[in-house]
Amino acid sequence: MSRTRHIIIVEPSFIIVEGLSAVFSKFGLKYTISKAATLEELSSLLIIKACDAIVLNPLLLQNNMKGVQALKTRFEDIKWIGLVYAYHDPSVLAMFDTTITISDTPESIDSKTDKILLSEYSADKDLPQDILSEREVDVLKLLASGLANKEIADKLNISINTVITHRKNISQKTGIKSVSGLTIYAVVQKLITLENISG
Amino acid sequence: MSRTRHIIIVEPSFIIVEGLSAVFSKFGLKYTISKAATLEELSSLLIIKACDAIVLNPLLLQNNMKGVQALKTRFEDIKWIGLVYAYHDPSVLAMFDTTITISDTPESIDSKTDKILLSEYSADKDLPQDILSEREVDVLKLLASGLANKEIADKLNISINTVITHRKNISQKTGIKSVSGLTIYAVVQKLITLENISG
DNA sequence: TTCAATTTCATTATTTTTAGTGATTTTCAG
DNA sequence: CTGAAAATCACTAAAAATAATGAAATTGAA
Repeated sequence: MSRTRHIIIVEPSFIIVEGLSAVFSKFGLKYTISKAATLEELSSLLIIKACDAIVLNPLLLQNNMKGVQALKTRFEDIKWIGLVYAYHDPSVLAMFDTTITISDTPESIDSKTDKILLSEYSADKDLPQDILSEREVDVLKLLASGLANKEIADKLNISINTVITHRKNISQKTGIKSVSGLTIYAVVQKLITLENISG
Repeated sequence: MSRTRHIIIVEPSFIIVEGLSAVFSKFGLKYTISKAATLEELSSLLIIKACDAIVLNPLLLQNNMKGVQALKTRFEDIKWIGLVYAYHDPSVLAMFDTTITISDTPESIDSKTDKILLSEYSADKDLPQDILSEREVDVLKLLASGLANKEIADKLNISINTVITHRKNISQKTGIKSVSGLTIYAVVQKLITLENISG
């Protein structure tokens, strides 16, 4: 088990900061996050607390390449991750150890971060064996989304009989017969997103 | 004190979704959020739950302008908010009631959202705010736990007709008709925990 | 006490779902 | 190529759920 990594996110957009923060939070104690909106704030943060990596919007480099170079020299162990959501000159991106984009999945962000932090790559790839076939998952998703058999059939362009057959197989494989049970199953298996109400 | 507004965020980027979600969460009970990554998911969500506004990345419109127009017609009271972080053709942006960008502050996002939600009559329809009665909650809990109407009736020592009546009222109050939608509602409202579900 | 909401139950007609049994076509790894 | 799994569709009978109305008894706050 590797230690917790401390990461500083430097990005002016509140949305991006919170979103990226949420991404790292998904991985439990693996990461702790600090936030900064400007390079000045970053400098202040670095004085009071060490960190393993800095996620930085390259836009912030525009007028202060020198200052950043100084920081890089001073904290040579810190990894720099570019956070791109627009075009950036390759020469600018070259200064980063890796880049992540806003379209990256949490897993890909975690994996990229892992890689540059040289931490041991999680070997346990015991991915949950998908009991259900692809088509069965299609049906289950729509079912858990509130559609009736007929609607599912229309959406998937198959006959209602086929939908019923799939549902029979789904129930048999999962051992769950009720719609509510299957809905929860879909949520737990992350087949559908149930993210409501902050709590 | 106005009622809670339900907003659906439709955006493929996990980061953006989480970030924007965090923005709305800042305002406590003012907003509740659902998330969708694609237009398909949006359609499914709209079936099981009403909403006040949809925040949508215009990029998702590229290949499905028609589908969105259909949704707009079908749910004419829903406000559409463009979520822009790149250039978009003005003709595309024209279909939105307002737009927000990732550089907006939480306050500005709240203010923009407020503005369009208050525009025109926001004649309270029978959206989610009606609270369920005690007995209705009893029924909902058992329903979301996988029991059929008959089983619920037995468990509560009432006739199946009464259960059906309760369910009609529940659906009317929540605006949710499908069992899966009600199940998710029950989970979100913390009426049941995931362990309660049986087959 | 009064009135509204809640809880209870019923009937009828329709629609949807489930159960059981088969069967044909596709797909894909060995 | 072959066989197994997957995906497709059909038919029937029974069970369950929904829709539309109506209404009596209970409860609780004004």
